[in-house]
Parts: sequence; C-alpha cells; structure tokens
Amino acid sequence: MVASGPQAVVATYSALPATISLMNAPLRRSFYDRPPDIVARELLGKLLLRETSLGLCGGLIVETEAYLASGDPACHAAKGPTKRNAAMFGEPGHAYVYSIHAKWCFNTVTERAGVGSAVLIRAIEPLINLELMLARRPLSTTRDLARGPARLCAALDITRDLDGVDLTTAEHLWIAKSPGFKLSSAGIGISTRIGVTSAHDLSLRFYLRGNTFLSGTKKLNR
DNA sequence: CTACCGATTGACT
DNA sequence: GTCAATCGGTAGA
Repeated sequence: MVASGPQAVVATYSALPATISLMNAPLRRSFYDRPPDIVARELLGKLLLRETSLGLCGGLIVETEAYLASGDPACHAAKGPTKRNAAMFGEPGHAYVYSIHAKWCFNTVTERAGVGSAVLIRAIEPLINLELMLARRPLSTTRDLARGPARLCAALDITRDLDGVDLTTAEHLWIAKSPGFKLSSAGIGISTRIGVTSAHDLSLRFYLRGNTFLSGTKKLNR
C-alpha cells in the first residue's frame, strides 16, 4: 500500500536526460479557476496521479482540449445542467467524468461554479507504475497505454465513481507540477479538437509537439 | 418503456 | 486509410 499525500516519486521522462524526482503536491484550486483554454495549455507537462488500493500510478499530460462555457456547441455544458454534466457546473478543480461509446473520459472543471467549462485530458505519457497500468490494459503496448482519453481512464482506473471528485487533495486523483519540465511556447502545438461533431473550427486542442504518446493523426500533431 | 446518439477504440484493408 | 461494436445518457412516447 502506498501512502497518500505529498511524497517524491521517481520516473524517467523521454524528453529529459535522466531519472527525475517528482513532487506530487496537488495544484491548487486557483490554477483551475481560469478560462479552460489557459488551463488546457498550462496542464501540458504536468503530472496526472492516481491513487488506489493497488498503489500510485500516473504520467505526464501531453495532450488536452478546452471546452468553453459559451460559443462552443461541442461543450457538454452548452445545453445547460443535466444529471450527467452536473460536475461541470460545480467548483473548479473537481473531476468531470463522462461516458461515451461505452467508455469513460476525464476532465478538470475550470472557472467558477455555475459557469460550465472544462479541460479534457486526452493523453498522458505513462511514467509511474507502468506494471499496474499495463495490468489494467493487458492487450496494450506501452505506447498505446494512455494515448487517448478513454485509454488513459482505463489505465488509471478512472470511472464514474470519480465524477465530481476534488482534484486538490492527494487522495484519489490529482495533478501536480513536474519539476524540471519547462513549458515553452515553441514546444506547444495547437489544433482543432478531435472527434467533435460541432465547432470544428475552434483550435482548442493543445499538445506537446513531437511527443510519442499523442492521440490523433500525424497530420494533426505537426 | 424504446430509440437514438456520441469529446472512442480496435480491428481490418 | 476505413468501419463497426459498444453502452450510458438523454429525450420522448
């Protein structure tokens, strides 16, 4: 059993020269209490961490998408609150977990309660406790383990149970800074969002350029 | 209750 | 590159 709460975890990240020590203190609520396109961009290079009775696991966020409270018909909040999207209208810094095509996807709620915006985490680079994550997706290669929003949820065991959970405590699911990772604007790619059937024109997908663990096609990742 | 849809994935050409 | 399986959420009878 791995103790919860801030602690150092060790991992090797492909873009860094060597094994690095990562502190896992959760980002504060103020980080999330901003427009989703800002949060989506700044979540790149952060660590997504998941704690269960089987131990700690996680990885580096390499791809995100913003869903806007207004002017964005692709956003689940666009038609107002329902039972499904209730978490999106709650406090920032909580999880919004929804089902699509019989799978789960994970978002962080952004902006103040009542607004209805979020950031979808689309891909992580697996770093911590690969064995555990691979056990949850036994047919997957390491590259495909968490490349895609539903794959990532399967690898981290994120389901409906975590809908609405607070991301600012190191209990079940949270996001932390990864020391040593520098976000440069040159390293960030921006494209239209993947899979949406409306608002094709909005460039609200953010990704770490050149990262091996991105979902989508080569063309979108240039 | 039924019917339809989808912010996906994995198998296949 | 194409395409169908999958099932929870939602709307409507």
